[in-house]
Amino acid sequence: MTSETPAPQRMTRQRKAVEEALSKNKGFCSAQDLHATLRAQGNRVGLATVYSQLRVMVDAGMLDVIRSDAGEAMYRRCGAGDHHHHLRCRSCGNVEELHAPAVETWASEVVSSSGYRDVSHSLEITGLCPACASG
Amino acid sequence: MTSETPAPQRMTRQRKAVEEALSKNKGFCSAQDLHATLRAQGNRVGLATVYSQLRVMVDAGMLDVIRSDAGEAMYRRCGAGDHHHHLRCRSCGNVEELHAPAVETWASEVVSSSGYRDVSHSLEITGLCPACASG
DNA sequence: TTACTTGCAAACGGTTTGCATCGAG
DNA sequence: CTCGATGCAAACCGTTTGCAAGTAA
Repeated sequence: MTSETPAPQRMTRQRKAVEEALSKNKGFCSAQDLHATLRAQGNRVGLATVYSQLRVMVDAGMLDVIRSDAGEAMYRRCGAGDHHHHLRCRSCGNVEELHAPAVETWASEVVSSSGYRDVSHSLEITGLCPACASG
Repeated sequence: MTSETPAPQRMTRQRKAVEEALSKNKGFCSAQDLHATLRAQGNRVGLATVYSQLRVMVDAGMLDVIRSDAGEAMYRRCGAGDHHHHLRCRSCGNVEELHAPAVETWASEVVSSSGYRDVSHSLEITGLCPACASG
């Protein structure tokens, strides 16, 4: 049932290019940005391929994904599969990672007492960062 | 330049309908959901009008907005008195309300130590309810 | 009456998909 | 050779916009 088939993932030129571009970029970038960057570097890669690879990498837990206010998905190379949340400034868009053991604990308690299974949660925190709040 | 013209905002039937629908719904709902709800209630309102009103209300600070994983904008009446979260079955759509004092406490601690201000958070938990999980 | 609001439909922009071709294993 | 990967273009879907008709003030 829960086939652990980790997906073959052939190492193509394009796949490597996407991984490298993400490794070099510390922040979040959109699929379109990534595509433009690769093209600018002379790497001939299709947009659909970029999306495809991003999906694979997200499924594999290699990437963090957030949504920009404009509705674009923003990707960033993620430190292992450690689950965390984000504190985002609604003014400047700056994102900080948060670790929330209390939340995780609470969530799993709720889940077990409710009888729900295969549960996932998402916690979004937005506010004004110190810089924007004082401005 | 920074004209503070707060926009006249005529009180039309449609505007009132949107406000009321949002007031009755404690959680987040998408523009499309809102539109469908209004239509179902017999309220003849255009989708573009719903979007228009939502934008006005967001600009006025009356609404909280977050992006769902699917990329849809989700709106919620801001400063909702009874803040709570939802546990939703991704199969049958059943929703249970959750109260999370631990989460609220944790969130406010994080917020105060981070220096962020005017912070709001949303926690969504999804899974399979007992009925759907056993089915 | 004035000019803001409505609402249809078409335009938009990000993302996904269909399918013929390419190429890693 | 085989079957997954690629990539163009078209389909999708949520959202925005153009503009003529409606209506609050």
